[in-house]
Parts: sequence; structure tokens; C-alpha cells
Amino acid sequence: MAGKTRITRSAERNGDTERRILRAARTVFMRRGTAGARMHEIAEEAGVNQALLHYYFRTKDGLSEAVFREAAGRLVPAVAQVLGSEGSLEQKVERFVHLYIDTVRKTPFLPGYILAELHHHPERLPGLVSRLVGVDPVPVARALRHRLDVQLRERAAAGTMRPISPEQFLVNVLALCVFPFAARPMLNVAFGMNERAFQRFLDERRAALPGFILNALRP
Amino acid sequence: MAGKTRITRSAERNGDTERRILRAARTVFMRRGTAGARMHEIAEEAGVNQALLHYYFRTKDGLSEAVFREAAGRLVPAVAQVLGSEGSLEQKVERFVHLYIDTVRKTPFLPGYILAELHHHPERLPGLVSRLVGVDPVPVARALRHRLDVQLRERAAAGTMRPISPEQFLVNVLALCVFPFAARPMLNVAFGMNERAFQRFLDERRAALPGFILNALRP
DNA sequence: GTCTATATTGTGATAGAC
DNA sequence: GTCTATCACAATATAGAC
Repeated sequence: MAGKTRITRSAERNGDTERRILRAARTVFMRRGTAGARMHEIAEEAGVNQALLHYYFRTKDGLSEAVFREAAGRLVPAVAQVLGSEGSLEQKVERFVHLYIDTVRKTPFLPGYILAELHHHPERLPGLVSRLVGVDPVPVARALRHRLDVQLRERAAAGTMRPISPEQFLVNVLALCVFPFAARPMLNVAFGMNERAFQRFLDERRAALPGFILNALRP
Repeated sequence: MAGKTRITRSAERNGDTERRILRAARTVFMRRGTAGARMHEIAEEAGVNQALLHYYFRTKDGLSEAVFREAAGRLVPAVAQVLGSEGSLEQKVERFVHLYIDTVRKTPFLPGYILAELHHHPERLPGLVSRLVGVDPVPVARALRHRLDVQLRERAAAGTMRPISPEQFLVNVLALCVFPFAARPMLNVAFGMNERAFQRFLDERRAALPGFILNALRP
């Protein structure tokens, strides 16, 4: 019967306070952005005192970096993995579309948050990716780009695909996957799209997008 | 020789202080976001005293709304205009791509700023668009959507185009135009794309995108 | 209209009891 | 580890001279 027997608040003491804080921070940072987020709100959301945030993460900056790192850590590896994998362009495109939509669907604020953060703190990206991958990201990106380039050129030479630069190709694929999430509020207003309609929209998109992309490159 | 003859600071008194402030605010809000922007920095950027910002715009919130309204006011009408115009789908797509890229190129931070703002303050959008257009935006959007729908259905029935919903169609077009700007920082890192390379990238895109989109919908 | 000085709040962070 | 109380400073906003 040692330890705290009394339960002081609704959230029972279970030792995973740090995770609770991180989770709350994720929620708040994603909806308010780093600059707009308030430590007070995070503490409230986590059901703990504000001082505890500092106990675990010293500063707001530390907390925000932990959140951002974790958030980006969900997407960057997924992208790199699919692009780096063996397989035809068709397979890569389909895998990527499915993986991206399935992943982000669970945390739909993620893309908007990441884009916004990168927009306001572009300097964070290189350091972040380095830490994620453990190596300098620039040569890795270059290698991936190169492999894609080779595949696209082969196809163009064989006449089975229109010529397109790997940069344009990648931006097209990313754009079509990312934008619907980043622009969710716009869709809400412009199309009166509620949560259910948005989910249907995503289902439809998941199925149609690979064909759309590949068809666009037919000769 | 009445009035102020002496020029106290590098920026000469020319009476358009309000515009100078608004311009500075636009710059700062776009790069820092509304929450991250500091009135102090705006005043410095405008070359005036901080108190003047309050003289002209009372509060930071007032200033930020003026900026956001002006920013969105550059894009929303352009979108509506093209979509509402007469002409074939081919014409609309090409016009839109060209208009969008040409417009935004001059202020490349605009899309990222708008997406970020809408992400953090989705409640602002309806009120904003109403004020811009002067009427309730929802029926207008519905009407535009409907016209597009009719055109798409006609094409599908004639067998000259794959069936696609107007929502998916619009999101595709917007995504392909908007994303490169919103993701500019990512491109910078991932492809080592400097300003000149980005401009070339946009030229290429402006030329290729209409074909890409229309080709994707070939039967 | 524009400035300097100052009031007033908001917000991140720490000290110290328990 | 968690709380309450409080500090220190940053940031918005106002008063009032010129």
C-alpha cells in the first residue's frame, strides 16, 4: 500500500504523465501553431499543472521541437521508404498514395501543421531531417531523385510515358496527396463538406488518384 | 513652403503612412504568421513608431484582419472569375493555371500564409468571403460547382473525358497550382532549389500543367 | 499625425512546499 | 513528481507632449 492511494483528480496517476503532456502538446500545437500555442492550454488539455510541462521539457521551444520532430517523423520516413523501394513507377505511385492517405487520415491536422511550421521556420527542416535519418539528408534526397529520374527517362525513351522531370513529378504526386488535408478548412466552406463527406471524399481519392497521375503521363 | 520642410528620417513624409504600415504588416504577417508577428517588427519595417500602428488600426487584431482580407482578396476573385467565366473546360483550366501562377509569383508567400491562417482560424473564412463578395458565399460556391458539374457530365456522357466529380476536379487543379508555393521551403531543401531554379520550375510548370491535368482525364 | 514615455496585461519560466 | 505562488520580461495598448 505504498505510494499514492488517494486519487486527487479525474485523471488517475499512472506514471505516463510525460506521454500525456506530449499528446496534449501535439493537439494544441497542431491547432494553434507553435507561436499561437499557450503552455497554459497544453497543461489544461493534459490535465496537469503548467509547471509540469517545464519539469519534463524545460522550455516551450523544447516541447515544440519534440512535437514537430515526432510529427515529421511520421511522414518523412514513409515518403523516403516508398520512393526508395524497388518496383515500377506504377507500383510506387499507388503505394505512395495509399500509404499517405491511410497514414494522414488518422491525424488530418498533420500536413497543415507541418506546412505552416516549415513556412514560418524553414531553417528547422535540414536539422530535423538529419536527426531523423541520422545522416545528411541532401545526398539522400539527391539519390532518390536520381533513381526516379532514371526510371522516368527509361519510360520516356521507350515511349510509354511522356517526359517529365523528377522534380515536377514529385511535386505533382505530393501536391495531389497533401493538399486536400492542408486545405481542409477551405473545402469545408466551399463545398460544405462535413466530416463524413470528407471521409468519403478521401476514399474516392485514394482509389482514383493513382490512375489520375499515371494517366496524365500517358504519351 | 507650408508644412514640414525638414526631412527627419530616410523615409520622407509623403502622407501615405497608412499604406506603408499596411505594406509592412503584410510582409511581417506573411513571414511570421499572425500569432508570431510582433507589432514592434512591423513598425520597424514600416519605418514608423509603434504607436502609429495603433493610431491607424487600433489593435493588432484589426491590422491582421486588414492584411488577411487584402491577401485573400487577391486570390478568391481570381478563382471565382475563371471558374465562372464562359468557355470550355480546356480553356478554364489553362486560364486558371496561368492566372494563378502569374498572380502568385509576385507574392510567393501568399498561399502559405493563407493556408496557415485558415488552418489556425478556419472560422475566419466564411465572414471573410462574404465581405469580399458582398453576398453569402455558400450559394455562389454551389452555383460554380454546379456549372462545373454539368460540363464534366456532358464530357463524360460524350465519352471525351473520364467521369470525375467537380470536387475532385477542383481539388486537383488547386492542389497542383497551390502546393509548389506552399511547399517552397521543402523544395528548397529537398532539391536544393534556389530562387532562379524555382522560377524556372514555375515556367516549366505553367506550360506543362494544363496538359497534365487534361491528359489525366482522357478516357 | 507622429513621437516618447508609460500603463497593463499576457506568458514563459522558476522557487519551494508537499 | 506534482502542486501553488510568484517572478521577470515581452508585447499590446494608451496618454499626452509636440
